[in-house]
Amino acid sequence: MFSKSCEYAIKAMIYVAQKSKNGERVGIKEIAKSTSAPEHFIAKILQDLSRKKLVNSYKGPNGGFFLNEDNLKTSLADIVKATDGNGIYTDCVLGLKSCSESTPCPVHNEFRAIKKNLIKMIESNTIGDFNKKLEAGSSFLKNV
Amino acid sequence: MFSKSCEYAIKAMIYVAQKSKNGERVGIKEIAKSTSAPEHFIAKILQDLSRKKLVNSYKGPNGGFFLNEDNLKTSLADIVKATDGNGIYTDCVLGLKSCSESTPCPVHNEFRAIKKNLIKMIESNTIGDFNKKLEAGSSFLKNV
DNA sequence: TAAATAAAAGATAAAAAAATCTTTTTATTC
DNA sequence: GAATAAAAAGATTTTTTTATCTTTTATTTA
Repeated sequence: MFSKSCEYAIKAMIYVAQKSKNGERVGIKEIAKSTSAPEHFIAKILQDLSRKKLVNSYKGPNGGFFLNEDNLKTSLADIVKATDGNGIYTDCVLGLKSCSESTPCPVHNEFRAIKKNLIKMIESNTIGDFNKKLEAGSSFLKNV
Repeated sequence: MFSKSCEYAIKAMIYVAQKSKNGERVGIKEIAKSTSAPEHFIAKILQDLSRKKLVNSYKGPNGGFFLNEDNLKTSLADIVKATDGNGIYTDCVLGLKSCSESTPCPVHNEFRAIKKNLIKMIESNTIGDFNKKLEAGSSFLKNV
């Protein structure tokens, strides 16, 4: 459904959210370990998200990544767009250039509702929401 | 959403369906051109679908690919499984090994309905259905 | 049965995605 | 201000996906 980069980005954002209580920051090594992501790969992803202002970071000792109040309002859609681009909004499922509402590809109508619901869902769920669920113990980020 | 291979496979199946009237067959060159797919690449994909009995083919002059009555009942899900594997059924959206109904990942619950609807849709729509819509002129396979 | 046709199969190459390694910059603390 | 810590940046490698090229095998027709 999403690229590896996107999966890692979502997991990292959620993990950083968890560790961003009372001004704390979390280093890339810990993020990598806790999300089962290759260190340098997840570093690149976070640097990119940082440039795009979805996460914050400080360099140097006691530095690290953290989310501020605003970052917690980041939706899944924001992360998907930042990592995988806008394809989910713009691209035909079969990759046809001229597919549209007026000249739909054979599967267009069947996918309309699916895509609409998917987009609605990723737009309406934020990192803050997921963070709360983790804190409440109703979901888990563990990988094995 | 799907791999390029899968997109090509779906387009090719639909195109071959169109050309499978009264015992006719269609060659790989024509399929490639009509689906804007690289000839050898789509050839490989069709060979694979042929091995898996989703399409039929004859070699030699006047040979080519065609769909029989049974092939027309192939669902989108069959094609997705043949080309991209079972990931859509089995894999966690975040790629977490231990994600399940009892230990859901943070996004699991939000994606449950989306995935369920997607699976239901690809299982209930067949190549024959899409073929009929094309014939009725209510959808288009053209890629400009 | 020879020539032609067409798919099948195998090998190779190119491009993209994912992962890793190295160096640089910045900041902190002693 | 030297040593250290940590992210940023750049370069490289590996893997996977996508695409191409070449050879083989099967079939038909003349």
